[in-house]
Amino acid sequence: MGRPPCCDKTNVKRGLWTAEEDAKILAYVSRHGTGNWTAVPKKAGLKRCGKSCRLRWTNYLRPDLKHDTFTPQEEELIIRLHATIGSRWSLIANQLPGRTDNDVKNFWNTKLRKKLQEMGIDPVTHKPISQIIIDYGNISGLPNKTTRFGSLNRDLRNAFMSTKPEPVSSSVTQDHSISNMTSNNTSTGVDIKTPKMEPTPEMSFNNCRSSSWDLLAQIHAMQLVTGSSNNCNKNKEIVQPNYFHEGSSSSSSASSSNIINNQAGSSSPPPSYLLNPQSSLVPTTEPSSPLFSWSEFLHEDAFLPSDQQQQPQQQQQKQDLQWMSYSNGSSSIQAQHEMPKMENFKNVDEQRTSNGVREMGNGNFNYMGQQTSYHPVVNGMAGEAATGIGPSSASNNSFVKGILDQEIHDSEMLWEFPSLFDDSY
DNA sequence: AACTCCATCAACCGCGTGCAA
DNA sequence: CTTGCACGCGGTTGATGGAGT
Repeated sequence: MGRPPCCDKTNVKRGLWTAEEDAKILAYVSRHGTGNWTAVPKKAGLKRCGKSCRLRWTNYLRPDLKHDTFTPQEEELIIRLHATIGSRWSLIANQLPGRTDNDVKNFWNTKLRKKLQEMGIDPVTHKPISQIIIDYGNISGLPNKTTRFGSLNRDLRNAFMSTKPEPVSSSVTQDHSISNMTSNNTSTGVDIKTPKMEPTPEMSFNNCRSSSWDLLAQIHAMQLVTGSSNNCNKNKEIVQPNYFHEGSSSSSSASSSNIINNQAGSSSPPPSYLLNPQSSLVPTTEPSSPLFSWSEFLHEDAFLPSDQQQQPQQQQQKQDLQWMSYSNGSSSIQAQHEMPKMENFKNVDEQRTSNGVREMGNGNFNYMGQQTSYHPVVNGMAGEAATGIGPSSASNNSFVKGILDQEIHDSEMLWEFPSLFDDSY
């Protein structure tokens, strides 16, 4: 017995959204806000499934979304996070302001996965394919001493993360539990069931009282990846992670597992930071080279000579520098919240597309009580001519974003990481 | 110019979870 | 405690456009 359909499939429109439909959604949201999506189609005058409306808003129309290509920094972060928590796209997307889970997922599937494969790295385990082959050959043998958390495959990680640990009193203990448990599982070759980890609302980063161990484990893992920890409602500063850039003395080159070691042994107080969905990943200080060492994603390359492996002291130095470099992100927040300038919009009733001429933005918008017909001017050119063509074009969308930025920018939320170091946890 | 192949990404689908009744 | 609804998630599909032949 299957689940009943969420709406009457015969009477709903499917497929790509038109500008007119987008306008209706935007007009509705600007008036009523989000929520109760099942009622949106009727109230907004759309012949769409409510679910489809929500998706359109979430993945495309939301004003805080970025529609440009992924930066090398974002690319790095996605890879790191994927190596740590697997395909938890929404969690990964939460670390990438302006990106949706769909964006990240598509980017991974179309670009990053292939890129890793071409470099001989298994995109699931993030290990060298050559090593995986050897591991299969030694499946009944003793564990490789270098096998640690970052090198484990996703199933083992999932198995670990789904296992509620004994209460621990400190992050250090947790770190050890991570390393030990995962190593043991690997070494014994136990066939572990891997229950799917489903995120819950509790797992949202702005919930500081999450009781989900899955979330704790994953956030912890993500902290290790991003190289920081954080406290709730304490410092309102952004400490963006520094990324491992080749040849940069002020950047962190540690792999996930190396970071585990660093944190366990570090006496520095964990920095607090907030992650603002509108903030960019651009460091607040002089940016380091965007160069990205793929080889560093071979978390523990058993084939690397020991003198080429990261030394603990080097790692600690880099991490200290990293924290200094990203101590203040307040100016970044303000920049992101800059109000759109309405003079950048002008009336355009028609928009040329690759398929000819179609109407866009022709007065369907209700902005501040007025029917409006604006279209963005981008780089001195109107609409799609400057931004691309077709339904994924930023043209109509940027208009809408302009409107909505003004509507809701004051109520933008700051997202916070729950603290893993908070005693009251 | 016509056709095929392929990459991209928006949209869809089914399922899990939380919550209120 | 059960049920139904709403929402969010991750996997998958399919429309589209560009590149190649």
